[in-house]
Amino acid sequence: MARPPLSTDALVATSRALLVQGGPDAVVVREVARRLGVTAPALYRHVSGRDDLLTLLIAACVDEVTGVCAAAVAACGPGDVEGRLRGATWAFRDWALQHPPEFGLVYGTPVARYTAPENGPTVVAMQRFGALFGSVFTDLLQAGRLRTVAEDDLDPGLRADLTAAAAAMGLPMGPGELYPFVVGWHRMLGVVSVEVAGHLRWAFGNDATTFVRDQLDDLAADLLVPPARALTAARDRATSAAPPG
Amino acid sequence: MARPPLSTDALVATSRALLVQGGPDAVVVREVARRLGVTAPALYRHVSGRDDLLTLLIAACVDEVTGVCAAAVAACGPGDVEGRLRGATWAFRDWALQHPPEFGLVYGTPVARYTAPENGPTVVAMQRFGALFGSVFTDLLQAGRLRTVAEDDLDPGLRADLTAAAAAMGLPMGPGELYPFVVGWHRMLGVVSVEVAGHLRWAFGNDATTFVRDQLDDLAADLLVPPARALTAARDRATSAAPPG
DNA sequence: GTGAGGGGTGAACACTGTTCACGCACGATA
DNA sequence: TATCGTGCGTGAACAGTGTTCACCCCTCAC
Repeated sequence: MARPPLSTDALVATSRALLVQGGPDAVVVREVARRLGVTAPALYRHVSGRDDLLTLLIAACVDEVTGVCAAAVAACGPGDVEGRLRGATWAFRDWALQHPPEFGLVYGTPVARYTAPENGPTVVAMQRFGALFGSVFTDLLQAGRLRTVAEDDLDPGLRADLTAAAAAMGLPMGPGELYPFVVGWHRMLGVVSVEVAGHLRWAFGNDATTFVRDQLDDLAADLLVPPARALTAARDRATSAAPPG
Repeated sequence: MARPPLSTDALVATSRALLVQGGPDAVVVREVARRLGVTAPALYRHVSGRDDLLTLLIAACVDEVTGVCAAAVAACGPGDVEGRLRGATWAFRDWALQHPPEFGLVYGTPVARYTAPENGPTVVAMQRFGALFGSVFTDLLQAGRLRTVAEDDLDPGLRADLTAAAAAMGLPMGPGELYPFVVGWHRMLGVVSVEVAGHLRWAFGNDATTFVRDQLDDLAADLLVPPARALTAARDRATSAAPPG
C-alpha cells in the first residue's frame, strides 16, 4: 500500500497539533512520526532535527498571524488609515488569545536552547510581518495621522538607532517618524503578552477583554493625531515637501 | 566523612545556577544531585520532584525581586511617593534585565506542563510582591498624586472586577483608584517583558535602555498627577473625607 | 542491646533526540 | 535486460531524562 510521501505541511500540522495540546515540550519527534504512520528516523530525511521542526512551525505561525492582520487591513476602506491600525492591532490580539501556545512560541520567552537559524524561514516570515505593520504606519504618516516626534527631541543614540533601523527595514521614515512605530509595536506586544500569559487574571479572571481594549485604545490615542488636525498636518507636510506653484 | 545535610537553600541555589547557565530545561534532577555530591534519588527525600524544585526556585526569585524593589522604595525620602513608584519600577526592570532566565521563569510564558501548587510558596511570594506595589500605590493615592478615574466612566463589568480584586488583595481602594494600579502593572510588565525577551533588538540592538526609560517615564506621566495639582487634590480628598471642624 | 526511622545507594523503567547500518523499490544507464 | 544509484523507509542502539523501587547504613531513643 503506497503511503503518500511525507510533506513539510504534514510535519508542521502534526507538530502544531502537539504544541497546542501540550506545549512546546510535547512536540516530540517520535510522536510526530507515530501520528504520520512512520518511525522517528524517517523524519530526519525531511528535517534536520527537532529544532528544524520548531523553525518550520514558528515560521508557519508567523505567516498565519501575518495573514489575519493583512486581512483586517484589507477589509478597511481605501482612506481609512486609522481603521487599518486598529484592525491590524485587534486582529493580532485576537489571534494571540485564540492561540496561546503558538503565540508563546513565537513572541514569548525564547525557547531554551533554540536559536533561529540566521536568515532562516522564521526571520523572513518576521520581516513580512514587520513589513505589514510598516505599511500601516507609512500610510498613517502620509495621511498626516501619525503623531511624530521632532528629531531634536530624541536622544542622539536613540536617533542613530532609529535611523539605522528604518534603513534596515527599507522604510521611508525619519527617526522621529519611526519612533511612534516602535512605541506602538512595543506597547502592543507588551499588552498582548501580559494578557495571554495570564498575568492579569488576579484582576480580571479569565476575560480581560474590555480592559485590554481600553489599553489598546489608549495606545492608538497616543499614536494618532485626531482627524481634524490631520488635515493641516498633511497640508504642512505637502507644502514643506513641494511648495505649490 | 560527614556530609552536611542537604538544605533547601542548597537545592535552590544549585537549581538556579543551572537555570542561569542553560535555561529551564537545564535544571535537571541528576545534575543538581551531582553538584551536591549525591545521587538523584536522594533529592526525592527533600523535594517531591522536579516541579517542586521549580516551585521553590520561582518563589525564591520572586522574593529576591520583591527585596530589590522594597530596597528601592525604602531608599526614598518619607514624602517622596513619586520616587517610590519610579524606584520600584526601575528596580524591577533592572533586576529583570540582569536575570533574564529567572524573569522568564517567573513572568514569562508559563512553563509547559508546570502549574504552581494552589496556595503554594509561589503564590504567597507573589502576594508579598503585589502587596509591595500595592503600598506604593496607596501612598500615591493618599498623597493625591494618583490620577484616578471616575467610577461612572468605568465599564460596569470592569468596575465589578476591580472592586472584587481590591477586596481580594485587601487594598483600601475603590475601582477607579485600583484602575491606574492595574494599568501601571500591566504596562510595566509588558514593557519589561518585551525588552527582556529581546523583541526590541531589531530597533535598538542589545541596549534599549534609553528607549525603555522613555517608555516607563511616559507610563509614570500617565499615572501621576503633577505635584502642583496634587495639593488641591489632596485637600479635596481631605475635606470630602473629614470636613475640618 | 535493640528497634525505628531518616537519609543515602544502585538498579530499573519508560521516556527523550539522534545516529547508524541496513534494505527496499524505483528510475537512469550501459 | 542487467546493474547501479539514490530516495526513503526500518530496527537497533546510545546517552540522557524523571521517577520508583528494594535495600542498607548510621544514628538516636528506650
